[in-house]
Amino acid sequence: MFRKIDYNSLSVQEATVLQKELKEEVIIAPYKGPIQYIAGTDISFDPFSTHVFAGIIILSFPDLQPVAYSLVKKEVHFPYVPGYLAFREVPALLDAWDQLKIIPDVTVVDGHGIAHPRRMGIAAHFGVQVDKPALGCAKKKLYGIYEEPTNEAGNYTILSDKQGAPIGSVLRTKTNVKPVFVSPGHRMDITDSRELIEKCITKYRLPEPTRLAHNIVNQFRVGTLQEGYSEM
DNA sequence: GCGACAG
DNA sequence: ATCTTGTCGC
Repeated sequence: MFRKIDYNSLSVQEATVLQKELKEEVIIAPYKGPIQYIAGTDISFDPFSTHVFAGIIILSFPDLQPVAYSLVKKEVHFPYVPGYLAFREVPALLDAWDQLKIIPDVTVVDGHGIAHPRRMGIAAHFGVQVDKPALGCAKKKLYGIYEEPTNEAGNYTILSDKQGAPIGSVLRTKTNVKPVFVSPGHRMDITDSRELIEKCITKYRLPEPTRLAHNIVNQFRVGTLQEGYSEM
């Protein structure tokens, strides 16, 4: 196993070294076993504030009904640098994870998994830290080459790295709506991650875990929901 | 040098 | 990411 990371006062250079070390812990292989609970994570913050609001919501699967959530407010100093999102958001997500009484079988993280310059996007980083299956679902591309999938819901193309190796999928979740970028983070593969996201789409562009996580985190930020763990 | 650049 | 009205298109 790797050592526990001290996320305080890390430089971008040191973060790069950590990503290369953590990369060795990532497991990309077919997912095994049933799924009873699927989680969604999200972060909300004020661009001019120094803290972030993190949340994890747990949904039953495959019916996608919310059953519990965990909310945490945390001070953050690491700056937002494309490619290093995990160092800003994972610390707070790990605190939220520690409050959970129900451990999800899979977690959908807002951002990319291995579709990253060093194959260590936030979903891979988070997945390795909790050592549970995780995948990333992002609204924009960070890294990779792809062709636009056709306009019909359900169509997708493969996102590849500069050498042509597949690193994720560009999935059209709704007809005539911008696609989302899906990639495995840990303990699952490219096909698993795409198929799982497809099963989490109802009437919106974003999968329910991500959409609902975004909702509770925003309610937390404006004061409608309180910090801590709660079942629904 | 120029363009790209998760949240 | 967040702050916001109207507007275009299916």
